[in-house]
Amino acid sequence: MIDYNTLTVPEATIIQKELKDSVKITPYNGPLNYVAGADISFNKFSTTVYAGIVMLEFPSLKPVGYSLVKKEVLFPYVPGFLAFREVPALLDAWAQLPVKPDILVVDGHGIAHPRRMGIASHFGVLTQQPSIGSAKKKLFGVYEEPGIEKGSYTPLTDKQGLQLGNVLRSKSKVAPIFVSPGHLIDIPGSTAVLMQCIKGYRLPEPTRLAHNAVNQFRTNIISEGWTSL
DNA sequence: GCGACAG
DNA sequence: ATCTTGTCGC
Repeated sequence: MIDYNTLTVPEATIIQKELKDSVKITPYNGPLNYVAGADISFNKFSTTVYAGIVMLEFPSLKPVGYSLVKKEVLFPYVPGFLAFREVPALLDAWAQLPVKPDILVVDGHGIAHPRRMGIASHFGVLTQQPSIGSAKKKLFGVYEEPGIEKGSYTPLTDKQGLQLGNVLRSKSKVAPIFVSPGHLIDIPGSTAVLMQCIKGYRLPEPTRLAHNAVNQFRTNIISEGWTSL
C-alpha cells in the first residue's frame, strides 16, 4: 500500500481520481444490526493522532465497544484531502475490530467532495464496506437552508443541479449537518440511516460517541486497543 | 484576481 | 481540529 505520509497534494489528487471509479452509490439492502462511528483527535501542532471507531447496536444505538489506536501522521490537513491524513490511523482501528459493522459513519464528507472522494468514500472503497459521511460544515456544493425544525432537510447539489447529499436539521434551531453517501449506499438511504442515529444531539450517535472516545483516549482517560462494553 | 475551504 | 468562561434561549 502507498505511504500517505510521503505524498504531495498533486499525487494525492491522482489517487482520488483513480479511487473515484470504485465508488458505488447504490441502495443498501443488507442487514442493519450494527453501525459504527469513526473519528480522529489530536493535540494542536502535534503529529500524533488518536483514532477511534465505536460500535453501536442498531436501532437501540447502545455502544457495545470501541477500538482505539494512536499513530504518527505527517500529511497536513488540506481541505479536500482529509482522507490522506486520517485514513491510515482509521484503517488500524478498523483492523482491530473483532467484528465489522453493517454500516460505518465517518466524521467528514462522502461524495459531497470536489472529486467525489471525501473521507467516507475513500475509507469505504479501501475496506469495501458500506459507509456514510456526516460532516459539520460544507466542503463542496450549494444548498438552501433547511427548515428550523428537527428532521427537515434540503438537497446539497453541485452547480449543475446533481445531488450529492442532504443538509439535515438533526436538532431544532441548531446548525444542520451534511450527509452524503460514502460507498455502497445511496443518498436516501444515507439520510434515513443518519436520521435514525440522532438521539437528541446535533451529531449522530456513532460519530458523537467516537468523538468522545478519542478525546478521552487522547487525555489518557481510556487506553488503546479494543474494549468491549 | 477573489472567495471558499471537511478535520 | 483544539484552546476556553461566561452567557443566552428553551
